[in-house]
Amino acid sequence: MAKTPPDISNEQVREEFFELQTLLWAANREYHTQDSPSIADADFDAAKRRYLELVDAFPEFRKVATQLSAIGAPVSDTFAKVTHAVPMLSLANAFDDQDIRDFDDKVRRYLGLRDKQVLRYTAEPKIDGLSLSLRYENGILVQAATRGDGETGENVTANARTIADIPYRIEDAPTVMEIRGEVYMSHADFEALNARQAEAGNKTFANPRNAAAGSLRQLDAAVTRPRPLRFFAYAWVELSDSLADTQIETIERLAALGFRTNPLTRACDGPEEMLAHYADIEAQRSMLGYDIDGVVCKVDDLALQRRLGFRSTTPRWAIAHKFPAELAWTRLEGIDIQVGRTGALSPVARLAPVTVGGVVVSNATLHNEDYIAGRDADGNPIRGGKDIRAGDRVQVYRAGDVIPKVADVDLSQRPEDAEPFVLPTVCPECGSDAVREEGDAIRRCTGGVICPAQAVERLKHFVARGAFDIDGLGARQIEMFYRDDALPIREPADIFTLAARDASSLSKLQNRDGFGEKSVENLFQAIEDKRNIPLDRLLFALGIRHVGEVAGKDLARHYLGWEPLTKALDKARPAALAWRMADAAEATERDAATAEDRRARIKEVRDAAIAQCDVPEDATAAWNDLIGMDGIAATVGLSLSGAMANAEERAAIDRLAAELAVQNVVPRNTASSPVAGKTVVFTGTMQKMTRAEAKARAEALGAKVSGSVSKKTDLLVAGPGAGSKAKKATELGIETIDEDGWISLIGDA
DNA sequence: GTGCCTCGAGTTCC
DNA sequence: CTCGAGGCAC
Repeated sequence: MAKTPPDISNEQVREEFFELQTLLWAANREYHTQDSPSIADADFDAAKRRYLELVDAFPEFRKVATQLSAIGAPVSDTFAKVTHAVPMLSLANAFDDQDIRDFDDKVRRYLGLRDKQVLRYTAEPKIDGLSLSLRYENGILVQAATRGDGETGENVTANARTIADIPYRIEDAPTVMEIRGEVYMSHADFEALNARQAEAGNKTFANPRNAAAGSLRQLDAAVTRPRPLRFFAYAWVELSDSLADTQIETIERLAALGFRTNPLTRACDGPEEMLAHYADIEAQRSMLGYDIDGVVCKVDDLALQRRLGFRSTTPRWAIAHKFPAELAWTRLEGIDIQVGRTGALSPVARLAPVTVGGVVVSNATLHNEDYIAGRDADGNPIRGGKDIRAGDRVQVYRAGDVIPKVADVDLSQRPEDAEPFVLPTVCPECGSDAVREEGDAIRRCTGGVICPAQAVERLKHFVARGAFDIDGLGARQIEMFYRDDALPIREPADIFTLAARDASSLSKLQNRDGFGEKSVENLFQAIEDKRNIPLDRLLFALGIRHVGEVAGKDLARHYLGWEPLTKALDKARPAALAWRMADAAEATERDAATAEDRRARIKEVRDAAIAQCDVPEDATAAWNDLIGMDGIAATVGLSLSGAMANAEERAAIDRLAAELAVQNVVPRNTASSPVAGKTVVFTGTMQKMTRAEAKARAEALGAKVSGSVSKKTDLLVAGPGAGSKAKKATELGIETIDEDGWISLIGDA
């Protein structure tokens, strides 16, 4: 504490620090890539000790130093989690030329470009490998992470250091930067590796992609070292200084920094040039020597990319133009029924195993009964109107190279005794009625809480990634615990009482199949770690219909805590009930009313039904607050309210909540943003940016964007042509500004 | 009323 | 990844 503040500007100390760092990293690299390190262990330890001393004395160095802890660390039994500085998202897909033209249209519309302006894109082969994010600090590779779920990946730094195409040190790089690219294996290397594997009696890999994935995800980097992995860099994430202004310039700079980049990357003006380059790449596909599964098209200008931003799972500025899927014929041996967490009955095709696109497929989704019948929801024929029957010869493909689907049926080979498929009208798991609502494509089990299949699926959802994501408690363990009579998990709360019950149970978890002392300890710890849970994750985990990841986040941001949320929903309950009754009343009226007066009649009936319910004013206010949220309307509101009002469901939720410490939402960057926490409404025409863009910018700055003006509105941004909203805002005395006012308000924040 | 745009919920294989 | 459908803009 009484230490003299160190003089950070002391050049000698800086120099020594970075010298030591370089030395240590070099030694570490040798440790991972060569059999005989050039530096003695004792010297390494001394250098490391001195380095840590400096870090201790100079907090400035701490950020860089955190990365060093892994040096010389023993092989661990699991990869560490890494949170990406910028999420690694997947791409939207295009399957034909029109999709590419539509992509161009949407991009230009979002940017508000005029018809005649041609936008520049880049097009490059989409390598069929694994994406990897490389972090460099002061020109040194300090971290390599897999994509994972896009937000968090696995730390595979030691393995990445063994890949020859990945420079470990680069000159003239920005202070901090992340490089993204694809790890893959060439055809020739793949064949040779498999030959070696077979010779050594090891298992061979199904395809180069799996071989690359299997090689990179080795806990012992010594196993990865001899594997012939390669790397193409294709993107850069700005964390300190700028590297380039366009995508094509980025590629050039990456190449200059010492990365391998794909030689087939081209700048293309407009969609037709992208399509031409796609055809060009497709023609060369078989001669490339490595697998590609399409062409990635990106908006070239990085500033425009930033303006376009992201949807929930994909960037708006890029699309993957996929090659046509590989097809294969096989026999459909039968059709099984699965029951999902919402009770949906889903038919699944059991197939005679067949290789499609390098993978053996034995199941395929059949979606729903209309799909099997060969008609879509409107009764229009699909697959030429052919139905699918057990015993048929069917053609399968992997949609988007992932999900197996049935493309066609060979009627000439249909067995004479093949019967048309009929989806059961009772749940195969619990025997309850399975009902298909009008206008719905899916038949659902009505068993609710009594259906074991639904209960298990809900639990699986609860522990899934994006929800509670409990390590060591996956789908298989859930199945096991659900059936366990000594230590059952039948509802989410049971997960959090498991350790206590185990302590008092005669039949201990430990010593059972697959459970040793360590794994039990790890499981209990993983569960404890998740008692503290962000509100949005809890909401998503509950598995309430229509409340997914995004609605969970929106609700969390709106109500800020579990208690305010439940209180608001309880308060709104009478209004929700009234709404539901009004829906019912409306439905009976719909047939009776004639076309002309239907609208008026419906409103009349609704109002009457609501009036009859005698809803307290604060209930109406709470309900309107809920369904007035952006992205949440009556359907979601009723589903939420229904779950909280249902006695059994609510009791289970309360039991769960009692076990948890729910993290309240901390409103973000209130200080730095002029509109944080404010509710903004846009109306009229925007000139300088489109409304979608304005909304995205406002939300990024922490504002809530609403569609309608109310007492809660803080600010109205009115462009030319603003009508009733502007009038209402004036009446309510809400601050109103024009587009220029808006732009100067948010400035360059 | 209609047509986008997203989200939610379903699915497979490693 | 795909499909259906909810939400919202036009």
